[in-house]
Amino acid sequence: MTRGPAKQFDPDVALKQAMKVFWEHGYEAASLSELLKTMGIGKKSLYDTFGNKQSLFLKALEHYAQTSLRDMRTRLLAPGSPLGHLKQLLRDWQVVHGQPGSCGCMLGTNIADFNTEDAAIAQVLRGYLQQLEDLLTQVLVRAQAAGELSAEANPRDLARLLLCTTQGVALLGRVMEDDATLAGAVATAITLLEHS
Amino acid sequence: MTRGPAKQFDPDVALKQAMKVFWEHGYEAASLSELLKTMGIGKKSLYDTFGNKQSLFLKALEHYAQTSLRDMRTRLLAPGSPLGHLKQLLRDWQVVHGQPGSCGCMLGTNIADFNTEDAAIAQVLRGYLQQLEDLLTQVLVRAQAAGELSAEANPRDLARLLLCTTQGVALLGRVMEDDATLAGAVATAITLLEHS
DNA sequence: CTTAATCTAGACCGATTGTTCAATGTTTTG
DNA sequence: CAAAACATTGAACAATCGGTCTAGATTAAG
Repeated sequence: MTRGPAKQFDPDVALKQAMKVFWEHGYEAASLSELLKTMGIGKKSLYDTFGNKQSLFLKALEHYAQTSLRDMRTRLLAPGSPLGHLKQLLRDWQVVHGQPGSCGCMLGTNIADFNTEDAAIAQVLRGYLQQLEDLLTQVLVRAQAAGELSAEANPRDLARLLLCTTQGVALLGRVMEDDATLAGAVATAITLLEHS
Repeated sequence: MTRGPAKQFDPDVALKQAMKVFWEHGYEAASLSELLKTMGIGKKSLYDTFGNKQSLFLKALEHYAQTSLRDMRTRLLAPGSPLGHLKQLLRDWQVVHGQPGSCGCMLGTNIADFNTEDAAIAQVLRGYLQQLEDLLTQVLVRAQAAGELSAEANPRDLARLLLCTTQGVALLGRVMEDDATLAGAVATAITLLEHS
């Protein structure tokens, strides 16, 4: 059926490497040369396999978002206390993004590049953020049903606050050198959650 | 003393125009050609007056940060209810960054470009964010002294939460098309403040 | 073995990046 | 007026950008 030699590289591995570069530098600042160096492939291979830079970015973004969302979904919707899962996720989020060399959230990092310029990519980013908001809402609804949250609380709006806060935490983690700011913010958010 | 003709442009006006471009596109994506077009001056004039692109950016960033901080300080430390001022600022912040075409906060927008690459600029960004955190802390201390905040509340950590949340709101405002997410987040933050 | 298909490496493309510089003009001082 | 000191314009710089294409190597099918 197919003739000729097989690829000398694993496209999935190369895509993950590309994701790292886009994650660290953002779309615009991620140059072809650095992508190629990190992915360990030649230019022709990249264009034959992934199209062009933008479609490579979209594939990398999709991989990042779906992996992240799946992991979060698994953790947050696991058996046990919904609020407990959420609190642990927030704590871990702070630890990860408080480390030196943290790259933030790939969604947030790339928002700046695509507000007006490329509507298609903005649409994709928006979709993933929406899924994250929905997931957080779902967990808070469960927590409310379990009596861990007061009946007056608004799960949807609370989720929106958490969405904005976590994005802010990830963003500031890129530039803050000590993690006191992030730690304080997340600790306070958790405390407020416990009293809602 | 000085000989020769005066500048045919106002450096302050040109700087404000440059600030707009950096604000909208971020440092990397702001090209010289667009800067020149928006500023309405020639290349030589830019380099003679502002040095190079990076020092122009630093001047624009300084102008943005000091103007913003001064305005916020004026509003938040005005006579009257500290908590009331803060709540109004949050509401206005949401309205501004929820509008279509919003550029977010210039500090947050440019964080992605300078985490590892240019330590000097990261330092400047960090400094301004710290000043903002300090200002928010100061207001919350006043609110606590005025009995508008419970004695158990931690003004510093509460300010850190607000810092992260507002940065997240400004960031998401760049990509969200309806303002329901931002409005919900800010409304919830205000409600939580009232019960702290 | 021949042949067709697919791979990789790297030269090459025009466009654009940030930056510099020479040429020219303009205004103010002596 | 003459000349020094400023300004402006626009050409040209090397480097890099994303993207294309040719040349040669390698492999599988017939």
